[in-house]
Amino acid sequence: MTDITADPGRDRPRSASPTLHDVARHAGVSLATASRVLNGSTRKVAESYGDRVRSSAELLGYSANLSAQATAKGTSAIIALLVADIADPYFGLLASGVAHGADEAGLVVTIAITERDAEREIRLVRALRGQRPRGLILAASRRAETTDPRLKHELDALTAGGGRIVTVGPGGGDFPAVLIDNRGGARALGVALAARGYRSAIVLGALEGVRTSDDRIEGFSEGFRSGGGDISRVIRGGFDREGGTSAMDEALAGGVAPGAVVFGISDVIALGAVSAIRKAGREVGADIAVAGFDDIPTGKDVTPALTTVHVPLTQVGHEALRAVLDDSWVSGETIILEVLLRESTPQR
Amino acid sequence: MTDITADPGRDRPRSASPTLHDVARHAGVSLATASRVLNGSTRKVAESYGDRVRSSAELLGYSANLSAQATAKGTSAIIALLVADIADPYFGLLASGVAHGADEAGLVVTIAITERDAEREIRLVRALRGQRPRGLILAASRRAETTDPRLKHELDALTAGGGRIVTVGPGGGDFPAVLIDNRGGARALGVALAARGYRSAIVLGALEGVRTSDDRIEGFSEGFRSGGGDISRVIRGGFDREGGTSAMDEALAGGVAPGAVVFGISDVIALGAVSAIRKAGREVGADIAVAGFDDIPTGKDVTPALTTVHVPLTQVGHEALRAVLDDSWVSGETIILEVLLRESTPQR
DNA sequence: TTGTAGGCGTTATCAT
DNA sequence: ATGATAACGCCTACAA
Repeated sequence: MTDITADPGRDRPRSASPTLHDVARHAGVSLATASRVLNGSTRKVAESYGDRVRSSAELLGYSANLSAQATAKGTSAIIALLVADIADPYFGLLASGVAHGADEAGLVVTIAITERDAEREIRLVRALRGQRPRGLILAASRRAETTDPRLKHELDALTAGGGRIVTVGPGGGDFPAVLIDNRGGARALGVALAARGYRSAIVLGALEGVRTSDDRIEGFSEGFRSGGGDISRVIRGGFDREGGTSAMDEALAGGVAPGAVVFGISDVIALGAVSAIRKAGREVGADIAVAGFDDIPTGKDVTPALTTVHVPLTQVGHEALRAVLDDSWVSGETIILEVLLRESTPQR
Repeated sequence: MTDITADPGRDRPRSASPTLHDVARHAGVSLATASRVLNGSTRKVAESYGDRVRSSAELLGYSANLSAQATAKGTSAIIALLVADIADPYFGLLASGVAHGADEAGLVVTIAITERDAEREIRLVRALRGQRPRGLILAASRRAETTDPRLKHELDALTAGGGRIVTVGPGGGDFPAVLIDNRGGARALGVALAARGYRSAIVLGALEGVRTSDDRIEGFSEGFRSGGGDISRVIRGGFDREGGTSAMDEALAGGVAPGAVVFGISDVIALGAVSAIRKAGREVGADIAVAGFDDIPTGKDVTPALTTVHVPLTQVGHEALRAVLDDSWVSGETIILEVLLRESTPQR
């Protein structure tokens, strides 16, 4: 008969990660002391002990168990990020800014993708909530104030649990927001295009109710009209490239006069439109001008280069992170956008 | 004097999230029972109790505390993803696949960005390790077998802690990998370009030692030479757009004969090259042909459309996720790539 | 300054 | 099938 107590192994099952306990024992100090030097902060501990503990930790390859820390402290070092589609450059750039900021702050970011599906979004927030994140950055294109009560419920639960929520984009919701001046930027674009001599425009937008889209459409219309232009059509579709091509197909089917300008409310949509225009045998630029919004890198690579409105996405992400960490943060400066006139909208 | 025990509030500090305890009490069952119906699985519990518990949970807005679950179970529901740069479409697409798969599996994805900085990478793995993730997907461009021992140490610690590691890309490391046939794809591209009549090529790659880059360079060289072509120069630089432009500038300074083809080992690099070529007043296509690798969406939008090798990144990400979850997974089918000949490399 | 001990929200073992 | 109860790894009054 083997001695059941002796059999399983040495002291500890040396397969799992070393615990704080292991480190303390190895350093010959108490758990509390080890905790203080390794994780806790303000407390003071003698130099000699500190060094002992640190080297033991190093030697053992100790890494604090964040989950345990979180359950003990009641709060985690996690920032949750909710985006519509991480493969979309808009969100990629944004996520990049968030991730950088998080890294600087010693936080970890958890990411989830809504695919612009409301049900999915609710499910995801619920799941994210399980992490008791320190904060949640909501960057998925919000649909107006029509916020689903169930989503609202999950969101409230998250804040009730001590997490801060920050939205990025249009703002106007129930949470602090990093404001992007979509309306102003679009207005400036409208004015600039009118000044370039355009008089007729077709707008390609997302579904009605998507704030970002609505704001850009309205702003553009104001600006373009104030410059003497006329919006001949507003076609709504998906927020992706495919949405742009089909909307443009529809526009072309209805007839597009030479010299008109097409405003896609995002560069991705505009690029889809460019593709549709080409496929229809028309020329982008002098024949049918195209402008977008966001200033994703691709816009500079296409020919003719895409006129757009620059949105400092990485910076926005970074600011969103700071905002979510700062309890006193309510609203920063609205992010001002800059019009970038390029060859896709030549002077007429 | 206020009664200190009565003062702070009702039963519980009704500000934090309701706990399993709250739910159990509300439903009038034991903690264990509540746990079984809500989270645990196999165990059976009477229908009546089950319903009671579920509705209590619903009513209270209960959401399992993942951290607590993790400390109790010793394993988390987290998948960590390490990429070089989330704003790069390559990684964006990959992350998208991972995120989708994770969602299906009820897992949460934590993301970190190395920026191709070795020090940073070590730090990040250490941080990620704190989460005791169920798995880690390593997609940051690995630098050959020159793996830093400290990184190796962190990685080993992570597996020792029960996490599985899967790399995506070249493979050949110490961990299971989702293999991408960079070499074969590049070889096929070389052959195809030679068949299109090209005889002289300039290769724009990343720094020596970056496996993905090296494999693509070697594969391309083999293929192109086998078709009768000649590699006139190999210029190495950064893995981003800027790396492509400066490498191309260098190539142009040395002189590039009309009819040559430039192979950028990634689309992003190739796009940078295109930009440099244009700026130098040369024409892309008939004059200087350009080919890339990856097949990022932008490649279809530029003019002339970019010849490239399609890498099913989203699928790769999805497979990486499955691989990291499946302990018995060692290596799947190598991902086969497909050459996409477009207008940037016209027939000569 | 250091250690002791109780608690964080869950899970899982073991009786019942 | 259900319910106490001891972990899980860590933090933090409180005591020494």
